[in-house]
Amino acid sequence: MLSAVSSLVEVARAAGVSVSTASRVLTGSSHPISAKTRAKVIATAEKLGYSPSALARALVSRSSRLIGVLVSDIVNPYFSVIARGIDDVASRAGYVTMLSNVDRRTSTEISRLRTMRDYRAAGVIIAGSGFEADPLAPDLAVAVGQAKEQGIQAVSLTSRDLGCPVITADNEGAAHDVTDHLLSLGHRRIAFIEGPPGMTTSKQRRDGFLACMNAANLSDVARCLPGGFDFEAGHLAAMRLIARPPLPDAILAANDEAAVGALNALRQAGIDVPGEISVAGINDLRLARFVGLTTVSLPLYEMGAMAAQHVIDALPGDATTTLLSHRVIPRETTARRPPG
Amino acid sequence: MLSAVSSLVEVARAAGVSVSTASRVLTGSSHPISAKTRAKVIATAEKLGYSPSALARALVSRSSRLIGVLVSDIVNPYFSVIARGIDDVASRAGYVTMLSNVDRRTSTEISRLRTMRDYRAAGVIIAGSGFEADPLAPDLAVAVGQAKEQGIQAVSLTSRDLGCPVITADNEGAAHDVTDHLLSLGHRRIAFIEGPPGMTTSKQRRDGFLACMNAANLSDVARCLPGGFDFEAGHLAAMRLIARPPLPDAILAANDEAAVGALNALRQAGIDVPGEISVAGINDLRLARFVGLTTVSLPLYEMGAMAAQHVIDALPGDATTTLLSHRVIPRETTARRPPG
DNA sequence: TTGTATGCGTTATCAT
DNA sequence: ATGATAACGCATACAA
Repeated sequence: MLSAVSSLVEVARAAGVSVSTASRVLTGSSHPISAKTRAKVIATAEKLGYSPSALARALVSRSSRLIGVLVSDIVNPYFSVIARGIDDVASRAGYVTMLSNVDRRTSTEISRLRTMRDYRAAGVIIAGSGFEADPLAPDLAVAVGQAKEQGIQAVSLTSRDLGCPVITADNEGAAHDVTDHLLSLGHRRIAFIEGPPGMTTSKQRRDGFLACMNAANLSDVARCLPGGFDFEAGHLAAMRLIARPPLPDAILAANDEAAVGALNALRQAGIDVPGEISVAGINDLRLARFVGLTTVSLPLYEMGAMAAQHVIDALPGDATTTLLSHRVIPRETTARRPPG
Repeated sequence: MLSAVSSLVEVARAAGVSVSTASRVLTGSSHPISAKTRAKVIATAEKLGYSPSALARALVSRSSRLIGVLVSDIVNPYFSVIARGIDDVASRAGYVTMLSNVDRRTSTEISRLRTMRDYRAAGVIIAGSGFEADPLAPDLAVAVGQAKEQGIQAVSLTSRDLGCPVITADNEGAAHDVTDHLLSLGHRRIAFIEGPPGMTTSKQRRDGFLACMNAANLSDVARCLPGGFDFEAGHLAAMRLIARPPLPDAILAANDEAAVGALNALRQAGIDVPGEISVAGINDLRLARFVGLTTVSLPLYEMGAMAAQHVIDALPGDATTTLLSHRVIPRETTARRPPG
């Protein structure tokens, strides 16, 4: 109340003790302190509205409680769920997350990673997927390396060659498993709406789809269509399918949003889902649950939570990969294929 | 490459200059420096992989480039759009956002606000709505006051009595205007699905609806139903309406997600929208655009962007209110009321 | 144009 | 049980 900004020195002076004593009680040190002085320090700190400088603390202790988070776009529910997982465990441990949107641009990732490094973040969690043949990938890897030398933890949430631990969903396995589910329903001619071109995650999901179709000797009726991760892409792809009959038995989209887009196109065209055709996605967003979309639940929240825990626990930074499990969630957009 | 973590001193020594010189070139100071030394310093900094400590910088300059952001839940698109607006202008100005989810709990808001203060954030943006008769509201206001004394900018994105600038959407006006749109379509008996009970934003939107109905002498056919801001709440409210015919002419939900929930319930019940009944929401989420929901576009992104700019420009912290404009977006879930 | 010295708010080491 | 004091990494006022 008295001074606008009070430092430890002021608290100490006002309490009539030394800075060290004040520091000790305010940090909850195990150092022995008389109950009386402790009380006095706490009281004056309270009265002065003392706020310990996390900056100074981090400077002297050479370690902040900041966790950097690099997402493509926080508006995308895929990333916001991850961010939520991170923040939940971070804030519970007294850490705070620095969030940055990089819009899938590796150059921006590098630049933001540097910023996180400047802030001496305890760790940086890189959530976005990489791209095939990305010319900047090595530069990012170098930046990650420098961060690690600086004692900054780095964790990637997709399989990227960054020289840091990877905690991720099994994209290929997930795509494989929904495909298998579709097959188990009797579907044979399945169309796959791909994710954004060049993106590693897109490739993994397509690979999973194709692998499953191949294993079932169905590669000749497996069909891949260019798509994307948004409503519009799914809608467009489905429109193309509708325009060239016959329709496949089922459509699998690379993610839920595209699947809902496709679903929408089909229903607008008067096509019964799942009566005439089945539709499935990947991710299990809240939206998927709501529209009753069959999908596969990815451990997005858990990936974030585990990555944050990894940073907080300062676990080894070896380039290991942790695959978190997924689960096919059958709902109302898929049904057994009608006989004939 | 040589040392894991290099400080300015090391760069200076390696470059054969004083710390101040090194500092001057690396900060891009206007202080005159010979081209030769400048080049040398830059080169060695680069070679050493020097990363300036933003912590130390903030400590000595008494001002960080951190912006704290308090949202209810980043997974909620309402907030993620705001966060995006903030981050876009923040990162463009070299600032970084610290994000925290408070789950609509005032106590958590207070605690997180303190944390932001400990980090000497340049400013804190409080995005979530308050509640009527919130016993902790005064405490929050006090915390905001302390932050301001400390030189920390505070901006609220909803009208709350926090003693700081408010940059917000005109919730009441928005609800009023969609309602008016519905009336202009010939609808009379309109049901309003409310937001979460007690929330200020809920009240404002309901007030806007009622004000418009009153002005049209239609208060006797205006009906408010308990609801919420999610799919399920909208779905449930619509189910209740369906269970007790006759249906109203139109349904306005307190936000898009609830509106889509209602839409879904109606269509599942075989009711034609907008043939038999019109449906509208508030927010204009991407989802709304996609399903063709009539709604009113709120300046969420702009609120975030403007708030961030406010912080960066260190504008006065008076308790003024800035209302950003909204716009009714007619789409396919509303239609002129059939005669008779 | 360059260098020296001080202080930012803490923690921690070493006395007392 | 308490108190000086030296870093932490940097910017800047003041000298040269």
